[in-house]
Amino acid sequence: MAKWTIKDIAKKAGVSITTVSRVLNRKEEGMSAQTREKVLRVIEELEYQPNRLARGLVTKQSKLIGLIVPTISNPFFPELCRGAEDEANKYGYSLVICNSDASAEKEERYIKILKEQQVDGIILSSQSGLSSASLDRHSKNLHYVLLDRMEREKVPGVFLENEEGGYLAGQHLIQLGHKKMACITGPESIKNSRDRLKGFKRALKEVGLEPTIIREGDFSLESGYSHAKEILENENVSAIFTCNDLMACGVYRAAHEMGVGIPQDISVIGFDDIPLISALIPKLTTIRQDTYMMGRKSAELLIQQIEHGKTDFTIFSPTLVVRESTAYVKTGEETIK
Amino acid sequence: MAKWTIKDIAKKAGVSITTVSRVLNRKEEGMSAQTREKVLRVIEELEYQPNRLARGLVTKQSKLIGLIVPTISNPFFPELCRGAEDEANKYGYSLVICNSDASAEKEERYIKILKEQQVDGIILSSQSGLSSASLDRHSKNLHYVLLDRMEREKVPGVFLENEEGGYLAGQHLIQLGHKKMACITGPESIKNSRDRLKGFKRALKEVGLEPTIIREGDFSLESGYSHAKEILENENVSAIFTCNDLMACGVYRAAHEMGVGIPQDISVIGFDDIPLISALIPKLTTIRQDTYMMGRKSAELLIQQIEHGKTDFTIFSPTLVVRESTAYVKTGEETIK
DNA sequence: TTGTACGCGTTATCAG
DNA sequence: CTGATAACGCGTACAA
Repeated sequence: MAKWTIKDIAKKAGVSITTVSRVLNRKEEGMSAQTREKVLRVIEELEYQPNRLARGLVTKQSKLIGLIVPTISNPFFPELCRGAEDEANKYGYSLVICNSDASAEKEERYIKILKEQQVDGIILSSQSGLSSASLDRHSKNLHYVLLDRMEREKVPGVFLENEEGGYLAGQHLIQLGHKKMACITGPESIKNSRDRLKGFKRALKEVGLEPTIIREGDFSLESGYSHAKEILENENVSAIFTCNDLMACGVYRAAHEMGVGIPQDISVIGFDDIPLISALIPKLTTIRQDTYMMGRKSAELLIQQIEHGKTDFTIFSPTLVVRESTAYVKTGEETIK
Repeated sequence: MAKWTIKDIAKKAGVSITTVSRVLNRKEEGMSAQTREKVLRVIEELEYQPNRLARGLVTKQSKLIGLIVPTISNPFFPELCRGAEDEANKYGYSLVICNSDASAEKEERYIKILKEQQVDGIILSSQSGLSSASLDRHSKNLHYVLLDRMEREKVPGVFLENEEGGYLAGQHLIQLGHKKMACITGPESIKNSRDRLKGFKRALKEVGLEPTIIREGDFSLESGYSHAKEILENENVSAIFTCNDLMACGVYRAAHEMGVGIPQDISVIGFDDIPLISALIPKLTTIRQDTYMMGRKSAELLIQQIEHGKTDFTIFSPTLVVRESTAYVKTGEETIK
């Protein structure tokens, strides 16, 4: 029951600690099967577990990976975590998850703590370019990958073709005949949301439409709600593209309160395809990213980097998932009036 | 930029490592301010960070806390994580978050890994009584608290008065005049859901009503959906109590598909008050638990236990939050017929 | 095939 | 007030 050390095992098995260590680490190498068995039995019996701190001290590997996310409350990120965790576990790593509350300062603090904790690498889903830059400063002795948030080009990490996603959204609405559309973006400071908007605009421009109403949100449900309310009151649009699903939820709420029907009166299209939107009525049409797989991939890339020094990046493509919240634009009274 | 050790600092500052260590650990104790300054300057200059593995090896403290949750995908748990993390950070601990997928086997595996990782303690939100029992076996050398899931009495941890919650739900529906109600529970194996049902039944019994339709769900949106569908098709009830919000979402979907209006045709009441239900239309009436605070409290209790050996437990009380999904039962045609 | 002895970076004990 | 030095638990050359 107490905590046994390798010494205890050695003594009890009547061998040296070296031998025990060998049994522990090297799979099948030179040693009599007999000795091996003996040691194994003692280990089993005492429920011995090696101390990773001590092991890490000599091997320089903590088998810990840090994962920093901006807002664990957005269901997008738990999926990312799940993926990263599953993959990390496969390779014997554990995940230290940190929630930065989208604060650059907190990010910096976490990076520092994680380094102290001797993590073998960090997966950073950064809100601010700031701390990814600071990661960079330390990159000589720290492996890291960026996840989902890329502020600069050519950095190791996992990203999404955000512009393509925006483009898909625009294209879809256009095909449904919409002419006057609004977009509720994420923070201007985040490249992801800039790109989504850019793609959206490009789709419109291709058919000679000017991008219309644009409002800057902050990826929160509340910001989607308030912007939608304002838009529905003051502007004459037949569709709204929100740069994430959470804001689309806000649009739903606003529309409901104002008696505006989705999709009869207004089409709504989101971005992310977070699990919970299956609860929305009508079902939300959205731009899907494979969040879980992106999480996995980020861990895979990081571990590749840790174990084989390969720095690489992967770009995922979003897909359009058509459900019930978008429809052909109304002809007749509304538009003619 | 390289990784400096305490030795490097000592050499560069022209003192012994002992002195450096003193500066690092003991706040203001005996040493000339001059020496102190000198060391501090070098530390600053080299951006030296102590190695927690080495430190942990001698102090027997990793400053790591393990947190095991069953399903990070249920928005209930990220909130719990946030709370636990914030509190842990306050005391200089980091959180290793593990997602057990509600599998007892995975829980066991994680406990083992966490112990190897030398965590100072574990917060377990267990799905199965199994692994909490196994934690118990190791409790001599492992601090732990249970969170949200209590299978036995008198264990350190943070819990909710689940029965009271169920009672509140029942009482609320009764006050609205409902007579025939259904309950979609969580897994029978989980005490939480048994208690919620028990409380619900008690409320009904108090006014001479028999508990009516009961279906065993599994806390997932899908199970809420399918049970609701079946209930709405075959049973004549005016209200449904689901033992968590996720399942209530499923009920919403089922109701919508079948053209059943909430709350005009059927009242729905959930449990948890997860953040995202503000996206539901109409707003969900539910039994609220202060998830974030429960997370915080669990970390606080664990740290108390680690640092002062106090084992304790805290019980939170749920509250009824009336919103829009419950209404007075229809009189007239329906009930008279 | 097995064991001895050293080092990993840090704290703690005990002299000076 | 400061500095050797012995742990902590483990992996690994090197020796036997």
